[in-house]
Amino acid sequence: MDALVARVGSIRASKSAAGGSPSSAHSPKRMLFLDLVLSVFRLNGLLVAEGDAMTEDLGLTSARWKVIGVVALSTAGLTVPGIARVLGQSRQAVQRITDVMAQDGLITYQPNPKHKRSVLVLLTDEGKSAYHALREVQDPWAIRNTEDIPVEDLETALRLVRRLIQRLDK
Amino acid sequence: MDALVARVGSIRASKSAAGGSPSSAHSPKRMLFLDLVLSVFRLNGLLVAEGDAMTEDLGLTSARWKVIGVVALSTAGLTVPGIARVLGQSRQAVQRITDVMAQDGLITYQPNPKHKRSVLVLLTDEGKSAYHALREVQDPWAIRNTEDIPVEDLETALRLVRRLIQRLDK
DNA sequence: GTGTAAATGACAGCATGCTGGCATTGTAGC
DNA sequence: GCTACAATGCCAGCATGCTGTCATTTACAC
Repeated sequence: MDALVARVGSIRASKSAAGGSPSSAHSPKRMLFLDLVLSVFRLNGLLVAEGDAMTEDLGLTSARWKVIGVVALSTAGLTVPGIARVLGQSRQAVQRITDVMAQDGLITYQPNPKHKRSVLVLLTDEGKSAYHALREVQDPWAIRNTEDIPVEDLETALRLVRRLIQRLDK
Repeated sequence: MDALVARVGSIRASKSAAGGSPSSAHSPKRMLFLDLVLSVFRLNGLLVAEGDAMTEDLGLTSARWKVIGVVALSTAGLTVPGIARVLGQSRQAVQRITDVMAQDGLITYQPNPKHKRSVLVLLTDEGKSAYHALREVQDPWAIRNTEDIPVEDLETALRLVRRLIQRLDK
């Protein structure tokens, strides 16, 4: 973790630090994991910022980006709590996003044959074209960010992240 | 990404979906990356929740967890903007956390010889014992979550995450 | 059928993090 | 020394996400 602090440049106050803490008995796996945790926090923030920047011309935000992506992939429609379960967020958080997106004409609520109260969320034509426009920005972005990264590394990282998700999500 | 939707269990509405979308011309790396991005969002949320649960008995929160960890590792003290740079957050966000933590007696502001206005953040004795108590919860947690994960996988994932951070943080 | 538990909608309140704006202090070039 | 730019403190407003609560609907065991 000292590495994490030291890695960030231009921190005058920490010049004389970083040498002292006797970090003995630090199992490498433990340190790797804690470093990974902080890095995930960092990456998450950057990805949200990146998503906001990438979608602002489309009338979207990173929150809508997630929702529209999930809805676009479900041909039969999803309920709000269903979207929340996919995204691992509270249904209230998703509900607020979808309400605004419905006002903006990106999605519509349709009767759910399986459930009288819990309506289905579907993309409107405007929502679909927003999703297609999104894809045209998102896909090059994804390709650009992985061009010099081996597939194996991506697979290993994804497997690890999923493993942690599975473990923490119980 | 269909996999992401399908992977989440107990979603009745998506039963009849997930089969249709003709995801041709999807380069595997692109799909892997987008899946990784969504998984990082998911993992981030779980880690924050985990951090909150882990630290609530110590009078901490996940936000304070990050701050106290950074401050504890810098023997010379850090300025608020310095902490923000390490964490990759805005100085305002960190300032609000540190102000409350100072009120709670976990940290103190000390004069900065290098800068008249920008004070240094240091742990109080109470803050140090909170950090030690934190370590006693955090370390077993880290070990528990990595016991069946190869070191090489952790290293690969960390390297990849850092690589993405470096690329997005410019 | 009935009753209980789970799921959902709706509302309120709170925590975290961001941006923008403005005044003040430091830094560096001249 | 002066000036211009950067860094910092402080304030306000906003977006996102969480929990808690309550009423209603749905699902399921009996």
